[in-house]
Amino acid sequence: MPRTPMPDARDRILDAAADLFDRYGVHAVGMRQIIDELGCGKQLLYREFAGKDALVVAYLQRCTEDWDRTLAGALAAASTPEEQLVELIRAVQKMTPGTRGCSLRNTHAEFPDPDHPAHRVSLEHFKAVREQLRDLARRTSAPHPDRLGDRIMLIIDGLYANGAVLGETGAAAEAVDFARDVIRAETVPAPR
Amino acid sequence: MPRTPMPDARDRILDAAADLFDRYGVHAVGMRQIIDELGCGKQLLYREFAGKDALVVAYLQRCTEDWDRTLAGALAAASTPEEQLVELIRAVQKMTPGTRGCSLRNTHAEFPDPDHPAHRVSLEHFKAVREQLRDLARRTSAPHPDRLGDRIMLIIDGLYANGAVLGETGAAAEAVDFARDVIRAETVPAPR
DNA sequence: GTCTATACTTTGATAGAC
DNA sequence: GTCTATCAAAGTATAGAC
Repeated sequence: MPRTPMPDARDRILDAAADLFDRYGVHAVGMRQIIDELGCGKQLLYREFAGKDALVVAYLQRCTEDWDRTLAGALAAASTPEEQLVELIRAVQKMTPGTRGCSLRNTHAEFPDPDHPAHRVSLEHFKAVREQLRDLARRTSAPHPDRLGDRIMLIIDGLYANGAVLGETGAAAEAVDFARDVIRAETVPAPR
Repeated sequence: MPRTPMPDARDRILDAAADLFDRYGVHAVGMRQIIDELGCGKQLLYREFAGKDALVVAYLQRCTEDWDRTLAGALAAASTPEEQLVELIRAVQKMTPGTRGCSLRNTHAEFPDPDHPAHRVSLEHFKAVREQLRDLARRTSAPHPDRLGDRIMLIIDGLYANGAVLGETGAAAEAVDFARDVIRAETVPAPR
């Protein structure tokens, strides 16, 4: 084994950890497993992360960044806020099948203790998402944008759960049409 | 004092196990913990259940029975299928805050191996729920009942997830109104 | 000095024996 | 119920390769 200088050790560790956490859950994955997957030494991991809790928190932060990228992608994929909401649903729908659902939601459920940092980080994420969706809904012509934002959030939460369990042939199949109908019903048609 | 045969031993064990599994998750709870909670001997547990897997399967079956009772309660609480769907949403909404979400969904995520009995039992449950909701939707005047059933399922899945994380002040707050609007939009108004 | 690899400690898991 | 066997977890320490 040649000695590899690794400036990106942290990222490589997080790559391996995230993959295993996503597939099996945090509690089901041991540090040993992550190290074996990496092919690196134990010391390196414990030098980058104080312990498993720190690793989990970093994993969750990475997940929130992934979400922010998904949101940004949806914003870039359409020009009107109505279509941007639809694009967001489409993006979530595309990535749920074959997964265990939302990583943040699953990890939140794995750490029910409200004092645990993993619980707090994921909770803050979901509060932030709710605000993001309400903000986006406020840019539509909806007379009750908060209501629209909340309804979209409910669809997204349902999409993660349903798509993971039942796959692309489940109830999640037509979530995009569902969201479109909801947005149409909640917004004022543009004058022409 | 004659030793009572305790015919309800199985139920008492399941009571204790279900409470702990619901609060902390299956992987996070040890057999020892369940035994301590029961205050009874270990051999009793292992006489009723072959091992933890068997206990988890029984727990999931109990959860599906709980769901069937919830559904039956909703059917009994209203006279039209449209209102019965709304009652179902209301029932789910009432029980999600303060929990870790849907027990079946959470346990499903804890056992990603498709060959594991816990995975199979929960998967069958969700397939059955989809059919139950479609069946109920077929009794409404909806021209596309399968679509209505699937949309209701998406709302229910979202409700479990969102209500557990954000509580009764989250996006789940007005799920009942949401469902009512969806049902109204999907059904043909009754002639009068 | 930086990395890998292994040995070790403590703790807690399932499960069986008595 | 207690006691024990077996195993794996988190984390620490250390030995050795470059």
